Amino acid sequence: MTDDIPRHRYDARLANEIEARWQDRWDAEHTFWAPNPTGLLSEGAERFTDREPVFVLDMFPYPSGTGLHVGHPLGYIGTDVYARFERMNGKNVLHAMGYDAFGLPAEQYAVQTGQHPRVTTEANIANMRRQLRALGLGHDSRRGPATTDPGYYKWTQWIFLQIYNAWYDFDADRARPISELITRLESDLDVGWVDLDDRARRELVDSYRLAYLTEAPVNWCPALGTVLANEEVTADGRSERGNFPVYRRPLKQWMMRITAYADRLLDDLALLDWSDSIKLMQRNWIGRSTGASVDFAVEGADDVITVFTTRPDTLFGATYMVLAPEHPLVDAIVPGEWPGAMLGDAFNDVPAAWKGIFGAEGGPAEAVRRYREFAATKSDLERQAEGKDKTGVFTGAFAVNPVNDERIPIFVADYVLMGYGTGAIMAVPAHDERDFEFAREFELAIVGVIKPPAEWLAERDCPLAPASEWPEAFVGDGRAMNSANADVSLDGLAVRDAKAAITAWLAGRGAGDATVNFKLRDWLFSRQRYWGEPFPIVYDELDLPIALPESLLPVELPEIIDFEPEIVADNSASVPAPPLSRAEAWTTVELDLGDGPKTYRRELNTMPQWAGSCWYYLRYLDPTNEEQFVGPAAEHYWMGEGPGGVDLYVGGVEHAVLHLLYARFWHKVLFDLGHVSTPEPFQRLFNQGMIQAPAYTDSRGIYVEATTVVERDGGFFAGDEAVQREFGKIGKSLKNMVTPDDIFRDYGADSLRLYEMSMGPLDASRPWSTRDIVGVFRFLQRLWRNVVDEDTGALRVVETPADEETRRLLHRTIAEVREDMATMGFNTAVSKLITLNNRLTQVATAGGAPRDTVEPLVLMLAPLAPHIAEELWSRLGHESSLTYADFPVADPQWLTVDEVEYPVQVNGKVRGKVTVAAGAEQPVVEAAARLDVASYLDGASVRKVIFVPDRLINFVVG
RNA sequence: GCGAGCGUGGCGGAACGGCAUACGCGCCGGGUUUAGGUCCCGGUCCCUUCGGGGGUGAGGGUUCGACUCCCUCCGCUCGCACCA
Repeated sequence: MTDDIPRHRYDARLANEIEARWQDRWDAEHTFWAPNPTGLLSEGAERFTDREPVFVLDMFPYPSGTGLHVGHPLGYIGTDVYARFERMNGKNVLHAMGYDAFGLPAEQYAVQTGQHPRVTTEANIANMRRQLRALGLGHDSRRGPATTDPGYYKWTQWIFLQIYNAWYDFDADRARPISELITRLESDLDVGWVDLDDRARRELVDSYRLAYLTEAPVNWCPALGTVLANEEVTADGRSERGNFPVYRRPLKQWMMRITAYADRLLDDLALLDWSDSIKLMQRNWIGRSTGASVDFAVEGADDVITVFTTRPDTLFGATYMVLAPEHPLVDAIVPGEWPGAMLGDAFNDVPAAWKGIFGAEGGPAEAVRRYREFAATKSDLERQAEGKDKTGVFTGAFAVNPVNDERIPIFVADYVLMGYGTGAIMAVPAHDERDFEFAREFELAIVGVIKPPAEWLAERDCPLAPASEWPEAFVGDGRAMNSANADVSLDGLAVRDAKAAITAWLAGRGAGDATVNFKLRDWLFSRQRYWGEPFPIVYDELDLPIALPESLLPVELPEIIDFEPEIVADNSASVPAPPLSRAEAWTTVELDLGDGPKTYRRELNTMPQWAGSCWYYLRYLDPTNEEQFVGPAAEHYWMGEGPGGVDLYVGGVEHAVLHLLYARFWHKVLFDLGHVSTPEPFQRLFNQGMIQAPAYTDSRGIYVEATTVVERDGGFFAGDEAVQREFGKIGKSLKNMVTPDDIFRDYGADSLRLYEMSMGPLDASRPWSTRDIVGVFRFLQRLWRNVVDEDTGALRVVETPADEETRRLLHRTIAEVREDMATMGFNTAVSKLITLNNRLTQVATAGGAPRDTVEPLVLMLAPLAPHIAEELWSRLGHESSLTYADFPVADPQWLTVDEVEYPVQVNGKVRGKVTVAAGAEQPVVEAAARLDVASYLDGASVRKVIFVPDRLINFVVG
């Protein structure tokens, strides 16, 4: 039966043969090697001197054991099409692919199988390289490092040391080498450097570093013997794997001082060609808000509680204060007993509800202790699940409101977070929803200090009511009221002016100041894992960190046999034992760091997976450099003068915040220290959509293998059973895996590429439909048939020029496809190429299609479907690859038309059409148009004629 | 709750404020073929008295003219979430 199929038809078999042949040839000819101007990777640079460098980058993949599914390569194909297009525009294009290969899945797989993660990781990388190569992606194969290569992570460690050996000079607003700080401290008399001992000096310097050690709360799961990421903790505060309890507990951790860069990370977004939504997500994450800090004295104590508020104008309405449960001052201010009758005022009798939800009778210390314990066991998710049910406990202490000297009770409540602001608030229940709810719960005073508009009160049916009778807090703008003391009055001022007035007053009294606060926290940088970069840090007998010299890099991961985290006692007092502690010969090291041989203890934590992905794009530029993380010539050539270096960065929106923020931060540190030439790493960011595939569930809600489901009678069935369809992430868990290998087998790589590019705009998520691939497959078949005789394999082209209409279509197509390629509108580019090919099918004679149309069509197709394009180009008589052939340029002469068909509208509705010479003047067009729609104009007066040259004419009749 | 984005045929999707549904899938009809498949040609938003009328989530507005701009609402998706 297959005898019927012509021998030279473009089918999957022929596609696969062509694709394998061209992939081999590209490899052999180093087609995608992009030369550096100098150095080891400069082969062929002399031919590229006139070519402008373009750096196209994908977010590099994690080499997973299951390999690629058809959703993965969407962005990779998009960048490849763009990169190939730019090569055909005469650019020197750097496009490469590395692997983000450290990380938890490899380690967990190692635990299960007993194989070393390096072994499985390398096997996974080999498989993914095979799949990516089979897609025809034009990567420079010399430039694909894995973050796990010691030759790579040597420089990750080196960058860590750069950050460690730097401090942030807020006056100069940039990072500087730590040596400059030491010079400054030595001469700073206030510091008293000469009187400090070695430990004090080092601790002082360490407190300025951009990488520093501190006690930070982490998700500690003793039963699993490891710290978990927030994503690995379930809503009820247990581990996702195993369902064991997870405790928040402070551990000594490495931190990165990203907060020093908060303003620059925010402001420099303006320099970047990124989508507004991603910029907004970064802005929200950084969370800059302006306001004031206000100091409240604690009654009968020396302590001062500083709060941050964005509404200092409401200070006269502050009727109580709240500290976060973890606030360090809590213990200091709690009195021995509940305030008693000797106070002789409204707080004579502390209400029972204030003493805590556990009915504590042991005095305030006990009530607070119990409440803090209760709060500590709640996960963040639990806290938010409980929503607006406010809980808290009175500390027994009072503060003094600096504007009116009123004593206000201090509470501890978990609706105030230690991680934001100062971990303490002044509560203004009249003008803050949360404070309002808490005040209602605990029957605290509610004093209005901003006058709501009359409508606001009327809508709530409480005209002229005092704030204590409002049904909710008034958070809008209004004039200040009830806000005056002997010294200052805000009454009648608008919010803005009131803020300025009270802030100035506070500053004058030394009780506060204008402040900017950020949501952004410093970056927790250590992990209790095996499969990550070791820190280039040791500890001496003072237990203080010491950076290893560059000559000792890389600090290689020691080999261990057992990766299983140590299971320790399941209680909150247990301490994690990092897997590296098991490499006993490695945990200590004898070194001579300049003061004779000594034994040092190694840092046993490893870096997070983000570390390797923070700078991989820089290593692509100079991957074989053993002297530097990147040579300045290569760096400057590819990254240019800025503001951002990478010309196009494509990846998923899931990295909108963390990766893109961390990488920007590292880049800025490197910029400040003079190691890179642009202030930003990624000039243009493009987020590709996600491909979703149909998944099917049976009546029990269990997923059934998607390949077994058939559609019939308007429903979906697995065997006889009806199943429900939904669309979701492709993968094993939804049993809807579709791999590139499946598609290669049935259609070839070019059809897969073309299909993924044609299914919709690159930035939109879209459903996968294997059935639809046949559309682009048929297009390639028709193109092939237009050029190659299916029976004999002979070339079928005629040298006579195409007819005028075809030629006009060709040049219009060239102009539009060029535009589409530049803006990554690949879906419409494909449709236009199909249209042109359909025209070619019509005009082809027995001898074939005209060469003057076929050749530009093949060239335009080349970025999208490079294998078939190369093959046709070769059969058309060209010896070299079309990789650097010029992308066609439209001839303006053929973009003009002789005649234009005008739609003729009457009152905006199309009533007729007239064809007139292009560029005709209005009177000519109007005369023809009037005749055409005469029946509509009869008896009506034309009030106005809208004439858009060469587009349309519209009669407005009345 | 706050913020952002998106709603167009049976499906994926086109459309500088100017002829809505390009291109593809599917479907219908025809041709080639012993037949099926492949391939080729034609058709395919709805209503219609065949003149035309209606139509881009719903309603309103701006405009000679609105899928496109503005307002209200509905629905879906994403991000953040007690952020003081």
